[in-house]
Amino acid sequence: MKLLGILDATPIDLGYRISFLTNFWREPILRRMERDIGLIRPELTVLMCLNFRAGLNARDICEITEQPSNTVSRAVASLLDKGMISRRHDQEDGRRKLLFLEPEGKKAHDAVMAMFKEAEGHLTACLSPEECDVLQNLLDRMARDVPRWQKLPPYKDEAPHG
Amino acid sequence: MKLLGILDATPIDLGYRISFLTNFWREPILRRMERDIGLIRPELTVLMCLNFRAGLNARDICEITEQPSNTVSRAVASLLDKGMISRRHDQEDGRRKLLFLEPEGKKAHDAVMAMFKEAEGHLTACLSPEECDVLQNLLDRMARDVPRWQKLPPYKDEAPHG
DNA sequence: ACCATTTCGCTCCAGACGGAACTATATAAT
DNA sequence: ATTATATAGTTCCGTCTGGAGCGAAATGGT
Repeated sequence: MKLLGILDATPIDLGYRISFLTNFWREPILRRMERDIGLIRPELTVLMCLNFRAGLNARDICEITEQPSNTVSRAVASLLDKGMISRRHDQEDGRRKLLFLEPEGKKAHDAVMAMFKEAEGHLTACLSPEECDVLQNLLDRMARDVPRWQKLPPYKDEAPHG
Repeated sequence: MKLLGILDATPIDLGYRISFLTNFWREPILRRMERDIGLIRPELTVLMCLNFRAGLNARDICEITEQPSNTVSRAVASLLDKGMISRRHDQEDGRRKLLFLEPEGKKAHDAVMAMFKEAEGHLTACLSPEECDVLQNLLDRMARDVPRWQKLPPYKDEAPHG
C-alpha cells in the first residue's frame, strides 16, 4: 500500500498532488546532494541566488527566498569556508557584504542542477511535449499569482481595518 | 526582487515551478498548524493515514509515507499523549500495535484540511474550471508514475547486474 | 525444542532549522 | 554634535529530524 491510495481520497485535489510530486521529486535529490556533495538545502539556495545574480548580499537572499536570516547567515558562512563563494564589503554601506559565486561553487551548483534535470526527465516522461507546454503555462501562471494571496487568510490573519 | 525572477532563468522549468508552489502553498500552512493547533508535520501525516484507513500500524504508515520509523514512532507517541489517536495490540501478531483515529484527532485533522482547502482556493483562483481539470489530469498521471522512476538514477544508483 | 533471522517499535545521538536577542553600522531628528 | 531609530549580519537556544542501533516478538530451519 502506498501514499498513492490517498490521492483518490483527499479533498485537496490539486494541492495534494503538487505537494506529493515535490516530496518524491525534490526531497530525495536534496538528501543525495547532502550525502554526495556535502551541501545542505540553504547552501544550494544561496548558490542558486548567486548564480542568478552576482553581488547580492545576505539580506537580498533572505527576501528572495523568504528564508530567515540566521539560516542564510549559516549557509553563507559554510560556503565561504568551503571556498564556493567569496565576499567583499560594500563601499557604499559598511554593513553590507556582497557575495559572489566562485568556480568551485558554480561547479557544485551545476552538478546539483544536472541531478534535478535528470530527475525532471522522469517526472515528465509520461507527458507529451504538448502536455508539458500546457502544464508549464498553468504552473507558471499559478507561481506568478502567489504574491497576490500570500497576505490573505489562512496565510495571514485579516488585516486590521483602515 | 523575489524568487519569481529565477523562474525565468532556471533550466528546471516544471520541477522548479512545482517545488516553488509547494514552498509557498504548503509550508506556511504547516507552520501555522504548528503554532495554532500544536501539530507538527509527521503528526498530521499520521492523522491523514488513519483518516484514510483505520487500524494501520506504525510500519504501514512508514511504508505509505516513506518516512523513517523513528519519525513515525515519535508522532504516534505524541498523538497518543494528546488523545488524538488510540492503540491496541494486534491479536495475530504481538509486535504490531494497531492505530485508530479518535474524535479529537479527527477534529484536528479536519481543521487542518480546511486550511489547506482554503489555501487551494487561492492557488487555483487564476485558472478556469476547465484549466483546473486539465491540470489535475496531468498532475494525477505524473503522481501515479512516480513509482516507475523511484528506483532509477539519480534517485538510486544503477542496480547491480543480474 | 533450539537457534538464527526477520520484523516491529523505540531510543540515542548528531545535525539542521527557526525565533529571538545581540552587535555593528547607517540614517534621521533635533 | 548627539541621540534615537532602522538595518545587516551573527549567535544563542530550543525543537525537529533522520541514521544507526537497540530490545521484544515472530518466523523459519534443523
